Amino acid sequence: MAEYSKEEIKKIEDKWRTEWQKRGIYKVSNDSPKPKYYVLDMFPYPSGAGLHVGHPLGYIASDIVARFKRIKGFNVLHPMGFDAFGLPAEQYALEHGIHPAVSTADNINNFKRQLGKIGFGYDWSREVQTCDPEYYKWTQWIFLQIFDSWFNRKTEKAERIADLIKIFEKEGNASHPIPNSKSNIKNFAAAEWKAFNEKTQQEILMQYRLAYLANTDVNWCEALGTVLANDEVINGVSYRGGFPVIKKQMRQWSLRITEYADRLLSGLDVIDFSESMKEIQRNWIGKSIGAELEFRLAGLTPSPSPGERGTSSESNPKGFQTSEKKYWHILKKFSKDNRKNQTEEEDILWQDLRNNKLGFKIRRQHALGTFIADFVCLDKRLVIEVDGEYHLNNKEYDDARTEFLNDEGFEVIRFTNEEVKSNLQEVLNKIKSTLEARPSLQRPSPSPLEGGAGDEAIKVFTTRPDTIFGIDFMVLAPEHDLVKKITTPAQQEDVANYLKYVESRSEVDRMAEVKKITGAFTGAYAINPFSGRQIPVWISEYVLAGYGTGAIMAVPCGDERDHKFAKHFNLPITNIIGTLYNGEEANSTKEATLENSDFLNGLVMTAAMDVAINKLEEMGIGKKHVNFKMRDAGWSRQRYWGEPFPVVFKDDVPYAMNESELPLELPPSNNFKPSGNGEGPLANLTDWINFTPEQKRDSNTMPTHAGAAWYFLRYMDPHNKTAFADKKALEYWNQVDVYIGGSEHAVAHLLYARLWTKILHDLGYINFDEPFKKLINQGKITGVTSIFYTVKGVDLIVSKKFYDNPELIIEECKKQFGPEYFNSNLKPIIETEGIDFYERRIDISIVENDILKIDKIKEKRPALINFKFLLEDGKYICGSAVEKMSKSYFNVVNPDEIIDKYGADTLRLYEMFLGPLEQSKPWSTQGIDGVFKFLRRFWNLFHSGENFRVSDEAPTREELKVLHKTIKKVEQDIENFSFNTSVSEFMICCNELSSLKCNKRAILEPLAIVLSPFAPHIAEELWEKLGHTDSIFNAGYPAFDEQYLKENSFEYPISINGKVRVMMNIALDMPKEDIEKLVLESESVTKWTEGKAPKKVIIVPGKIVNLVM
RNA sequence: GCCCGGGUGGUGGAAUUGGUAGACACGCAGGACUUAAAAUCCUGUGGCUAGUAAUAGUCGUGCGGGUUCAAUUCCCGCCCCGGGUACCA
Repeated sequence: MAEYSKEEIKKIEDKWRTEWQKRGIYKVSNDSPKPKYYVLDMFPYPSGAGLHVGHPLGYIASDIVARFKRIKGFNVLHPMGFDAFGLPAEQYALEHGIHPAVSTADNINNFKRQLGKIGFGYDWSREVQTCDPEYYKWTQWIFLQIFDSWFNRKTEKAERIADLIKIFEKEGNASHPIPNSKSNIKNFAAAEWKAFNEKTQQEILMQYRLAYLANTDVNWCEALGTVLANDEVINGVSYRGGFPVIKKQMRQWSLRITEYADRLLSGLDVIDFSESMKEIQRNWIGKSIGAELEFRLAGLTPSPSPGERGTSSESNPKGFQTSEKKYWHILKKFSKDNRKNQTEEEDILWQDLRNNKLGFKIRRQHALGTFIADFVCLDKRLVIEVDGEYHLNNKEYDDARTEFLNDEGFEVIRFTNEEVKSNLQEVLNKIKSTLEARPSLQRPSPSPLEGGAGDEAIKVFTTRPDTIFGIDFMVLAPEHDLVKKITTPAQQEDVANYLKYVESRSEVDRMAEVKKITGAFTGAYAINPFSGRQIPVWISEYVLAGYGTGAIMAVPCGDERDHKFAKHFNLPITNIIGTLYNGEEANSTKEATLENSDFLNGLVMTAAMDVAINKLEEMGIGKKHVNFKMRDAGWSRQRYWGEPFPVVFKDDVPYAMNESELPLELPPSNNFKPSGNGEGPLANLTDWINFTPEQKRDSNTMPTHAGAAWYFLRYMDPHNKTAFADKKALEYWNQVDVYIGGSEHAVAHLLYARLWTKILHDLGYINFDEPFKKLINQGKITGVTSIFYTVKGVDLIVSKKFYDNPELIIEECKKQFGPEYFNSNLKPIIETEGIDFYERRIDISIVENDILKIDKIKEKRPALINFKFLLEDGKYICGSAVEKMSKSYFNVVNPDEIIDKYGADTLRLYEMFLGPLEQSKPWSTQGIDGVFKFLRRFWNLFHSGENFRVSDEAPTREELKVLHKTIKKVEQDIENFSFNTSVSEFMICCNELSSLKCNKRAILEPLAIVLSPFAPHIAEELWEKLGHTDSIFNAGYPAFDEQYLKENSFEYPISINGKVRVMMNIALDMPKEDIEKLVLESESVTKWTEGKAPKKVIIVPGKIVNLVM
């Protein structure tokens, strides 16, 4: 009855699972005098496939840590929940018509059932599900906090938008310029800010918000009808499904994670993640330090001539039919003259426009292109014309000018002389309101409007300012703004053709031919600011628009790509590193001494960098610059099954919903098809989207990362109705002490969780700014696929040996099936085609230790019923391959099967025994018997035959030594996450106690406690049998006592010339001199030394003695 | 290509402030028990050479060098495997 048999195990494990639940022993209190410990698993996405044996690996480890810490006296938080929003459930709904809410709930139940059987000690009362409105209410709430924040670069932290508004009102944005350098909005003064209308103010604030809406290049996946995050795109195709992905501009929510790049990077230094994990994050953030500098363009670079834009006439006294630079000074003079000859009406108006009287800087008689405007506000791109007689007579000229100005983004408003004279106030009001309604613009390039051509400059980022004298050409990204402007007429065609080619290439093409060298010459030349040398400007795909400034200075002798480009297009190569450049390939060394480099000559590159940067700064054309590879995080998904954005659009401006209106629940729907035009499935619910005539909702939902970015905080106080978690709970539980999960979440999840934590910290909600103190990545468990081999053309299946050695088949076949079979079946094949095989995967459930159960395979695959099996040693041995666990490979092992056969305790121990936790390994049940046998032997220590029998006799010193050695080793191992070695230690201990025939309570009782984190069911059962009524998990960890391990003597290995020859037992407290004497006089040693005196004697107390002869 | 991690018996793996390489387990072989099988228990088990044997010798932690009384561990060069990243200037 009391044997550790299959039936008994099932009884014990079932009993304790229900009992633990009934007693509520896993319930965790937020109010405890004990020190806290927070052990967290990455919560699973509840997929329909259920768990395979790979999933619990990390959960078992965390469960061991949690239980161990508990019996060590900590108040341990060890929760579990589900990352329940996400694409697969939605795809499943599209394919099977089952609502995501339904399939998700089913899958969660199945997961919980499977997890329950393994005996995890989760406090299920703290369970969270990200798709639960009670949960995502707070996801939305945190999103709104992020929306309501900006990153203050002075204090390097997130602050409230209200504070930013206060700053704007006081001093404009001079000390806090727009974070995105590509933004068109210019700096503004306090008065300007106040004068902006609501919409303009909101547009400006949007440029600062940490969660913002903007037109961004997104990865658009047509097949999935959605936008994907960068990390969801692999090699130009979607990570799920492998569909093509293209770049597309869409109005999307993004998180301004780039503002946190530096803190995310430096934070890595204070957290305990594996080196490879940190490295992945560092690469993703991609910080590089260098310089940003400008290259002026040389010579004339025409912009479109107005002659092409409209008609003109010789009789027009104010019109110049060219924009060439040489005419600029004439235009300028002309406008000067005009100013002196203002009409009366213009003068009247000017008195009220000048000196920022309306709150805007207005210029009069200002040259724009080849035209002159009466009044212009350059920041707002507004032209104000007062039409006198002259205009009435020159309509053609005015039309041409208006067209040109509109093309350049100007709005033109006109007043008649009459209006200005009679109704000045109304004119002024109209001017003011028009100005306020227009966004402030930073002119994309100053030249064609103000300075004429020639003022164009190409801004580049480089990490190697020291190589500036080695520049032989410049390269712009094909998408670069300047490309059109600088291309010379002679090169128009080449450039246009190249741009066409670039456009025709899909992401996949590009990925496939990354190193292909292509490009076109623009005809323009830039000037090296140091040498004055003219350098040709090219465009090429290898320069990415999205990184740095989208333009590079090419130094072919030091950069491989530049070098290949130069060779391919036959461009000259300047050598600045002397013999280190061999003319064949670039040398990217930083150690060379510079040559051909003017004032940098003779400097070592690393030192020259600063010298060059200083010079750039001195000349005012460049400065030190830090660049990041990381982009802002796209936060919109065109999906149904996610958190709706808690905002309301009024006049196209998004406003945060009130906290009292949260959660904004996902509206019920059965239409999950994306609308296809970039809107999500929610756009199909027009009543919901346009819920009032003036108010609109967002049709997108948040990515699955949103719910996962903060769930570890919700566990601390999961039922809180008034806050995402109570402040006291957040303070008490604080950081996650140990976080266990897969390394595949290195960039997305972990970065977003770290980001949200930092923002919540900055805003004062939590007092830590890194969520996870320590991260452990459990290795992947791969599947071992079993393979059998069929001989092509015959109904014959051969064992692995014959697949490896086909020459053995003939003889063996004759032996096993007789010559008749051979002659009629195999022989014809051998004679015509020779022996060739099919390799086929076979369900691993009918294979045991590589031996195929032949009767079962015939049941499973009736097609094989007439096949003959050529065996080796009477067995069919399968081949095998290590692959990921997948249903289609027939290699999935479900933990339920293992538990059925051996019990949960064996499964737990075995998964730990498999090897180091962080190492990936193929699943194999070879060896599981050893673990099972250990548990039975452990059980047997407490039993005599079928009866529980434990003696109260006092333990011997030897027995105590075994116990304390185990207590110490297991404790150390758990702290080091080396669970495989603690299982070994248990085995050693059990073996030793078995041979000592020890069944003493004083030894076995503490031992049961030490084992309990690993094998909770058996430990609890034995604990009860020992007479305890309270759970073993409320018992304390046995105290380790050093004295039992103290030895008086040590069995010294005596090595002679490095080889161990003799063992000698010597007292540990013996002085070195005495040891030496003892060893040298020992007969067994003199046998080796032949009586000669050793050259040297090395004695390491407690370790070794080495004699050098 | 670059960055990170790793390479130890037939297998999973153990041992690193440099100090007996191969713990523990699987597998395999032999034995005990049994009518038999399963289960259980005991013994052996890195390779090679010699020996009936006990045993002795010798090689051995991816490869080649080096430092050291002593190297799986430290240093230099190379090979292979796994992961990350990919025209990031």
